[in-house]
Amino acid sequence: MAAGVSRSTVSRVFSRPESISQDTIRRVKAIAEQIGYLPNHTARALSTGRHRNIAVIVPDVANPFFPPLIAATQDEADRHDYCVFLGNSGESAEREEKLVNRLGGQVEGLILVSSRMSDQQIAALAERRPLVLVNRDLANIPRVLIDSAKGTLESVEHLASLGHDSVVYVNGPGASWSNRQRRNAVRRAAAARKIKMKSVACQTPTFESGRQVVSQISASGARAVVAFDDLVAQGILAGLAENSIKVPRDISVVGCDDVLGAATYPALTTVSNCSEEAGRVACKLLMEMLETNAFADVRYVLDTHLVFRDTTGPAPSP
Amino acid sequence: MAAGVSRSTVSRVFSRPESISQDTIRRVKAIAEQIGYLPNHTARALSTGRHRNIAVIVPDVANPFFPPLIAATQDEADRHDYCVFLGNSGESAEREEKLVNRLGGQVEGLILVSSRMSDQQIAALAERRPLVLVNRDLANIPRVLIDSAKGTLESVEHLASLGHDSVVYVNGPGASWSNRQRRNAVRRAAAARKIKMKSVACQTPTFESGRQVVSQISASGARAVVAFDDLVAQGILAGLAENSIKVPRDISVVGCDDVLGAATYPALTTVSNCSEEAGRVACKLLMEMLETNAFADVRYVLDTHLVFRDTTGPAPSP
DNA sequence: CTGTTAGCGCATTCAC
DNA sequence: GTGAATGCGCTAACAG
Repeated sequence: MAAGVSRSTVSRVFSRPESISQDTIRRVKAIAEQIGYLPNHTARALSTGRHRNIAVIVPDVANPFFPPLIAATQDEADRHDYCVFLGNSGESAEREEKLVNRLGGQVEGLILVSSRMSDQQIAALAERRPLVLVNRDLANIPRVLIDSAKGTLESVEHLASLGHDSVVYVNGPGASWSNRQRRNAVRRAAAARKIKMKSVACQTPTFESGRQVVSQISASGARAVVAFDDLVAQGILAGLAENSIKVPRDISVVGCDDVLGAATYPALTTVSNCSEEAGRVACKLLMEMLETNAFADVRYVLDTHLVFRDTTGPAPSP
Repeated sequence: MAAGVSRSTVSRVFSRPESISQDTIRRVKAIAEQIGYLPNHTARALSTGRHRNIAVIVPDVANPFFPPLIAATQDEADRHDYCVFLGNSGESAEREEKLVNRLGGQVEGLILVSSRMSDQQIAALAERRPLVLVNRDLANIPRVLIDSAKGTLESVEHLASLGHDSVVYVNGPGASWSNRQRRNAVRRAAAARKIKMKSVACQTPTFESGRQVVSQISASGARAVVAFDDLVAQGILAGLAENSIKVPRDISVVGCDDVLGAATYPALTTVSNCSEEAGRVACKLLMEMLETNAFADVRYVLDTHLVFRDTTGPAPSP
């Protein structure tokens, strides 16, 4: 062409330079630079079937649990020269499926974080293309799990050792694996320590939901509450403050995910998170799958622990 | 083909159904469903040159200012059946440019949020493809600006009215338009109220940077500080607390962006933000550009105001 | 090492 | 309204 070479040579210069003489490479690259030639990504993808794109789908970008995870997958993908689509399902399985379909055609693999889709939907998806799950435990699909059970267990034991004889668990989304895991952990720990456990619902894991659930908590007469996550816990703290209920004097509160740092008042006792590491590991797994074409059944578990701060205290005398 | 029709007919059914008889449409769609046929996005993009993808590039996904903005652009893009790539530049102009290049080939437009690239780089980019800027004021390029100047002005006036006669501004990133805007606002307001103004540097807008800048603040003898953003302010609060300096008794602190709500202690006085609206507007502008092929020179300004909370108080007597 | 040929899956002329 | 032919820009298999 312009450089006195054929298309294929140009193509090879940009895709498999090792099979081309140094001299031609230089010549072609020089001309390319000069006329501003850039390989067309779309045409290449059509021809090879490889896009070097992945998609990360989360329930709510604005939930502080996810951004570090997203940033970590981004970094990791970048390192492998992959681009990443972001999908925000808004906690809806329906929107999540729509996103997966829309995105499916232009990605080589997907990372589903805290997916709200059904096991069947996910399994079907995994048949079609490389898939890594975060915080969703499905056999035969590579998954990264943040084991908040351990930290949650510790929090109940901590409360028990402070003299509490009952605890309320404030649920997160019903379809959430993390929520089931945490609720079960509370249940088990409560049973082991022979303390009572109640559980109240709370639609979406937000500050506002937490604030609104306070009336139910007060009504239950509970003196210790374990919240689905920090956002809910923060809302609960606010609601409690509005009702002049002092924490931890009148009631103890534990969150989960440690996304707020020590920024609440009182500083929230919570369960550590490792969303960043989860994102990195998930992306690494996916990259490996794409490079080796192997579909290993990995189940990668990340541990958590209780972070002591100032919202838990001795059970008030009755 | 399978439905007893040609490729072209199938193609038309999915792209320009108005030129096809109702009957064939039904037949083709039925068969398509049955054999799980889906138009290949890549081939279509190659043929038409349209991807229905956009890219949003931010300096730091994990900075709580951006997620609501990202979510809003997502929503808006979704509504128009566009997919969105997310780019995380890590506050680096170099990485940002790399992302733009990598992404450039598969998107129809870009949204650059708080871009760290030079005016020249951005202008060159805007020549090549539809581009919308957020928090960057470049003539002839559609842009959405959050006018934190107004709120920042109010915060200095608020401090002055509390009797403060000097203020320290803690800078954000040097390349940041928002930082220049805020610093200038502080300077102007300080001059107008005839109070002294100093300014200290702070590499990246993070909690840690804020904590570390406290020694400089103390050394300056200041009794009022306006921080680049809430994260920095939060770090400052932490650093102050470590040094047993009471807020607002000994020193007043104002943040910017209101990303922490009332979650700090004491609750942070700050400047309201509208990142969500900014994201939505930016995406709408971009969608309009893509649909009409017109490159209007819009300069959309969103206003801010001071949010009074508990970190500002009367100037201590000397 | 490099040129030639064919085809990725679709949209788009142009006929019918 | 519908079918046949051509090209989007690139990679892959096959020659030389």
